[in-house]
Amino acid sequence: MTEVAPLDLTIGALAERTGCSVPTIRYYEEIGLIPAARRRASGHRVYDARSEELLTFIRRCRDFGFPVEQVRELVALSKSNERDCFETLKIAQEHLKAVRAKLAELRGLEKSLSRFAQDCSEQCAGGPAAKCSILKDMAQPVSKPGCCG
Amino acid sequence: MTEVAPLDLTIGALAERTGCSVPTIRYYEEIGLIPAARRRASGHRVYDARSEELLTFIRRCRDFGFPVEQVRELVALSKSNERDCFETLKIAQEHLKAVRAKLAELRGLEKSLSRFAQDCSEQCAGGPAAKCSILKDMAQPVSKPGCCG
DNA sequence: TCTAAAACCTCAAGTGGCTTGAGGTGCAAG
DNA sequence: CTTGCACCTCAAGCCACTTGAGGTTTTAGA
Repeated sequence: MTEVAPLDLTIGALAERTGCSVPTIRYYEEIGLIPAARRRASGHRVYDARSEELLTFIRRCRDFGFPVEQVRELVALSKSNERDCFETLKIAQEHLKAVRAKLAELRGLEKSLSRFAQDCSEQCAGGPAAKCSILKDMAQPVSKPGCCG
Repeated sequence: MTEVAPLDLTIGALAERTGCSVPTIRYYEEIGLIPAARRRASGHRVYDARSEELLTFIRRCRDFGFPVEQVRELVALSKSNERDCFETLKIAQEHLKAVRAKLAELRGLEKSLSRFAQDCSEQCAGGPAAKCSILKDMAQPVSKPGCCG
């Protein structure tokens, strides 16, 4: 039902429309994330509306932080009539789990680092670097996320 | 005043004591983050208590997420009599800023992804993958951190 | 004393997801 | 016709290591 106009895009135009850089598009072709583009006689790549749709989808997935291999899976799922949505959900949940793990880690770091900066400002600001409280604070092992953060 | 026992450590023993892997220690030597180790006649590296102290410090800095170039600076500062603690603070604050930026980004992702998973479970669980709400949700551009998260 | 396993050595390549650079060709406007 | 931009390929660089190949040394046990 979607009317596909006979649109011809250069790689530069495609890049502009999708927010991917030109080398990134070539890279995606190289790793087989997008199909090899049709070429002009000169060798220049030509794209169409379909390419734009696919690449925009890929771009969004990457923006949401999905690693390329998961994007590959999501692209395959979006084209499949056979496979079901539990697979999509599984990929999303896997990624969500990774994001949450990273979040927990960063929250711990944020807490430690802001305390370090505080300590230094209050106790030793301007003194000799070798005696800075930050260096002493860091001599303690990093506390595991979840224990107190 | 700290008594330095004439301790001889192999690279393996040093790795165990500091939590760095053996190749990582060699890598740090290669990039000049730690000084080149003394060698036995056989070519095997030998370390002492000083090496352990330095490498432990480096390990901690890495655990706190400082990039290697900043660790290099922190090591230099910890050995300097001339430089002052504002420099240490500046490095810590720079890193803290980066951590907070990443945190903001991840919080946004967490919010979006958990909503996507929710939507799918409620609306389309088990249906054809190509019609999964997650794929539709992702067709929307990612919202910038800070706007609503 | 011998031997077999473990630990060490160097050098090279691989990881992820691109970016950057060199060196060359095609194309559209003035 | 020329200027300047966009395109092409191939290779290397980024970060912070990890992994692997292929070889030497050390160490523990029989």
